[in-house]
Order: sequence, then C-alpha cells, then structure tokens
Amino acid sequence: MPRDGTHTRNRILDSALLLALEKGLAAASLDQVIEGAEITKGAFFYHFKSKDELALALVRHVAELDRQNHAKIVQRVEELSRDPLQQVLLACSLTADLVAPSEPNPGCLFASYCYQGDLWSEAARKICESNFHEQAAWIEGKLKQAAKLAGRKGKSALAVSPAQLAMMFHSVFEGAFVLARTYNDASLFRKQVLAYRDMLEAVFKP
Amino acid sequence: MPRDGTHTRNRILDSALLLALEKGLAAASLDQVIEGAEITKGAFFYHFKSKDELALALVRHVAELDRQNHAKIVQRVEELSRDPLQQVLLACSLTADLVAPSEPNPGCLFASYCYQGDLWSEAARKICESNFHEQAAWIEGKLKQAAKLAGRKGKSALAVSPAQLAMMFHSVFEGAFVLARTYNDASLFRKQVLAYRDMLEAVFKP
DNA sequence: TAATCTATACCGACTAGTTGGTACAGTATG
DNA sequence: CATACTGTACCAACTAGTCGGTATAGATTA
Repeated sequence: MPRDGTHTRNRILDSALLLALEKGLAAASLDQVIEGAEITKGAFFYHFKSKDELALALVRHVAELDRQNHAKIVQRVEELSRDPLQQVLLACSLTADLVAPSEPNPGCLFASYCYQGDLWSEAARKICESNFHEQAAWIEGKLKQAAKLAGRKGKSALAVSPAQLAMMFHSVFEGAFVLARTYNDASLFRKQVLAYRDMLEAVFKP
Repeated sequence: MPRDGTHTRNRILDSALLLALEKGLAAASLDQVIEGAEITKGAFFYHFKSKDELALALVRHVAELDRQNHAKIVQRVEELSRDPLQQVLLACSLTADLVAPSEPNPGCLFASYCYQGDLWSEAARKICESNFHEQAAWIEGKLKQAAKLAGRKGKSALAVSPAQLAMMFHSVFEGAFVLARTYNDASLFRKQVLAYRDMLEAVFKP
C-alpha cells in the first residue's frame, strides 16, 4: 500500500509517544523513534521536517485524543445522572479507570513536555492550557450548579471555590502520575483520583 | 581559596539545578553546566566522574534541602499549635509560601527526573520516595490523631482515609507545579496548595 | 494498450556539528 | 608536597538533518 502515508505517520507518532513517556522526547533520539516505528530516516523526514515539528504534532495528536476522551466521559455522565455534582463525581470515577494498573509508564505527555524546556514552546503550552481549561471549565460549571442547588436547601458557602476545586482536578491528575512513578506503583493514580472524588463529595455533602 | 573544594562543588550543583528546572538535566549539556558554574571542564571532572554521578549527587543534594525544610516547618508548626489538624493546616500554609510567585521556573527536581527515564535510576527513585514517604507519614500521623480527637467529640468516619489524604499533599504539590507551568502563572502553585488545605479542613470540620 | 509522465511514499548512505568523557601539563595555595 | 584547580587539546560515539535515488500507483497521451 504505497499510496497511503497516514499509516506510517501514525506509526511514527505512536513510537514517539511511547518513548516520550518512557524517557522524555528530548532524551529520545530520532534514530530511536525511527527504530520503534520500524521505518527509515527517509520516511521520517518525508512526514516531518524536524524533530520540533514532530514534537508539536505529537502534542496536537495527544490533545485531540484527550479532547475526544473528555467528550465521551461528559456524554456518558450526562446519561447516567441529572445531578451536576453526581456527574462530576462519576466523571472522576471514569477518569480513575483511564490508566490500567499494569501500565509500564503511566504518565501525561503534557507534564513530560513542561519539564523539558526545549519542547515547551509557547505553541505546545497553549495546546495543553486549552485542553486543561476546557475540562476545568466543565467541572467548574457543574460545581457552580451544584452549589446553587445546595444553597436552595439552606447550605452555607463552600470551603473552597468551584474554580479552585476544578483546577485541583488537574493538580491531582498530574500529581498522581508523579506519585505513581515515585512510589513505583501505578495503582496510586487510581487511588488518588478517587480520593479527590471523595474529598469533593465531602466538601459538598455536609 | 584553593584548599576548599566545596565552594566549586556547590557552584556546579547550583548551575545544574537551575538548568534542570529550566530544561531538564538530560537536555542540558555538561558544557552548559560548566559555563553556568563558571568553571572549566577539568574542574567538573575533578569533582564528578560522570554526568550520571552529578545527576545522583543533585537529587541527594535537593533531597537533603527538602528534608531540612520539612524539619523546619514541622518545628515551627509544633510551636504554633498543639492541635494536630491545625498543625497540618499550618504546614500547608507555610508550604504554599515556599514558591515565590515571581520565580521563573517553579518546579520540582523529582518530577523533572521522573519524566526523564535516563536520570530516573532506581537509586534516584528511592531517594525521592524516601522524602515523599517521610513527609506523608508525618501528615498521616497528625491526621490520625485529629480523627481520633474528632471521634471523641462524636464524629462519624472520615470521607477519605488519612493515608490517601496525606499522599494527596504530594499529588497537589507536584500537580500544582505542572499547572503553574501550563497556565504560565506561578501564583497557581500557592492557590492550589491553599485550596488543598481548605479542603482538608472541610473534610474534618463538619 | 503500450509508453510516458507525475506525484507520493520511502530508502539509506552521508555530513557537519555536538556530546560526554579523557589526558595531561601547568599553577596557585596552604 | 598534596590539594584544588585552570587550560587546552583531543576522541569516539552520537546527533539532527540532507540528499540522490527508487518503487509504485494512477493519469495522460500516442
């Protein structure tokens, strides 16, 4: 099938993502990316004109997958419940299941990039920020609705603002990966995301 | 002052730390470390026999600073309050002040290492794990005391276990750095750590 | 329908520069 | 005289990136 290059392109992206999560894309040489994709140097430079371009294409690729995943979770959660707080709690549970405990290098490409100055271009940063913001805005909106509902039932102000709670989702999400790697225990990711969910519930429930 | 080599050694460590937080130590060349330390190649290899050895010495160095800092916070906090929950909350506040909002590259060396496979040796991992564990164990102990105290006053079980709450400190701590870098806003670190504190309080208070 | 042309997809040898690391002769200090 | 360097020259291995060439599929032409 010499006509369709998307197959090769995707192989390159897959290989690069694997290496990026294992050792960081900056530390991975093009030769390693090429070897992983089982192609040749010529093929690589046919699809990407530089390593920087690959790096940017990779964040774009991952950001798109992340966006789709979030959309799927939102859709699923809207089907499962009408209560905004329950929707957020369910979304946390679904996110916790995202990472299989057997995964060898659980991690987030965004975090990997942001600790590697060379790849952390303004363009890459904006892509990550945009993804974070979109998801945080969804959570924040739901939590504001939940706060309003709780208010009608005669509740006092929240201990933490919906905006900070929403952002904390990503703090815990990203931090949980660091924890999992540091303690060498992939199951910690799941546990921490679920702990965040329980904490969220506690802030609203009482 | 040719008798004391610790000065030069510290200059190398400082230069390496700066570069590690800016672009990752793997991406930083020895020539850059040497230039930053304002020494020569000869001097570098007099003190460290390889880049790997520098990397390990650097985690050790940072881990020691971190340990000292934690000890200082614990001491300060024990002076300020006798209540275990208040002690933890105060410790969070002091930690939030750790990072100046003007800092150019706020971040954690441990997180930087753990996303750069080459540096993430088992030795380095254990050093990070040990630091994390020591601090989490302190928080967990305090929270268990706090839970017991609250129990005497007729409280029900906690929404989240002290162990998970204690680990979440590092999740939020590490995640907050990623957030600060992604949103390009160093003040987010402080806000997230304080939000964690408020959430902790909410879990215990009601 | 065979010959020619064109674009896409890919190969792999090659190069110029950088990397971590070595070697070693010299110097200043306590 | 040992310690703590400076300075420079050097090396093999690796790096990103280049370049001329090839194979194939499909459209155009004779």
